[in-house]
Amino acid sequence: MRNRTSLSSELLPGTLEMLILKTLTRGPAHGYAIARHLERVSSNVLRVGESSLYPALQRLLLNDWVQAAWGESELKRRARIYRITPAGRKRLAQEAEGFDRITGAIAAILEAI
Amino acid sequence: MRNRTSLSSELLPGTLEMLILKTLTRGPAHGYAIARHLERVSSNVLRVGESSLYPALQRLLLNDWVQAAWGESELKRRARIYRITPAGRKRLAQEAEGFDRITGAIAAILEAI
DNA sequence: GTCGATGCCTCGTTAATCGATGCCTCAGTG
DNA sequence: CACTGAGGCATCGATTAACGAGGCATCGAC
Repeated sequence: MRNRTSLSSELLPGTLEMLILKTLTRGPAHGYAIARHLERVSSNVLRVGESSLYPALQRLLLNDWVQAAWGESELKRRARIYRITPAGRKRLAQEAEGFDRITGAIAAILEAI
Repeated sequence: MRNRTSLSSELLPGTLEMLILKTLTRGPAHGYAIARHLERVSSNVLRVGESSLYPALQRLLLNDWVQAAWGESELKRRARIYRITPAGRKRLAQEAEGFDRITGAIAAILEAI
């Protein structure tokens, strides 16, 4: 039998991290840019506040799913540049699979007539 | 502009309530049956523990999205039968729409190449 | 008689989000 | 010059749902 998944311990707590990791597969970026990118590509459906973003980045750092280095932004400002690690890519794949599985199950229930 | 939605304040906190409401559109049911139904129709992908279920049902009661009455289960056991209210149906529609919108946005980001 | 299923519920912990706040720099504007 | 808004970083505290672990009762089967 597949893993049973408690509703939220998998659905939300990790969604933001997953989106950050996905963004970083496009190349290194700093926090502010990650947040604005996610908002832009979602047509402003998603909101990514700094108080959610930076704690999430720190969790990613702790797990070695991203690495950080101080550098400069496109506008020559001081910025912390994040880069996804190979472990981060594995994690992203796992989370994306889990997300699809759970939201698929929920969507199927919602669409049932 | 559409409502901007913070990632999790909408995605998870309410998902279980939404699934309960959806289950009750099939007809009145008691808590234990709701939980088992959700697990069964999701092929055990979802897990619905009692310690998540009953608090969720109480929140639904407080908002008058469901009504409850003591009765009997199919096995003639004492059981609390829940019934969805018109307000509950409205709420379900709203939550389902929000769920689709957010998961759609996330899925689009994940599928981007 | 004991075990598993059916049924209800609560307590305490955990963990992520999020609003508010703070600090710094720079460009533009009045 | 002073001010404001955008670009950048970060933390603190409150909130809030979920969840594991319990507790209690009945019933049928072994």
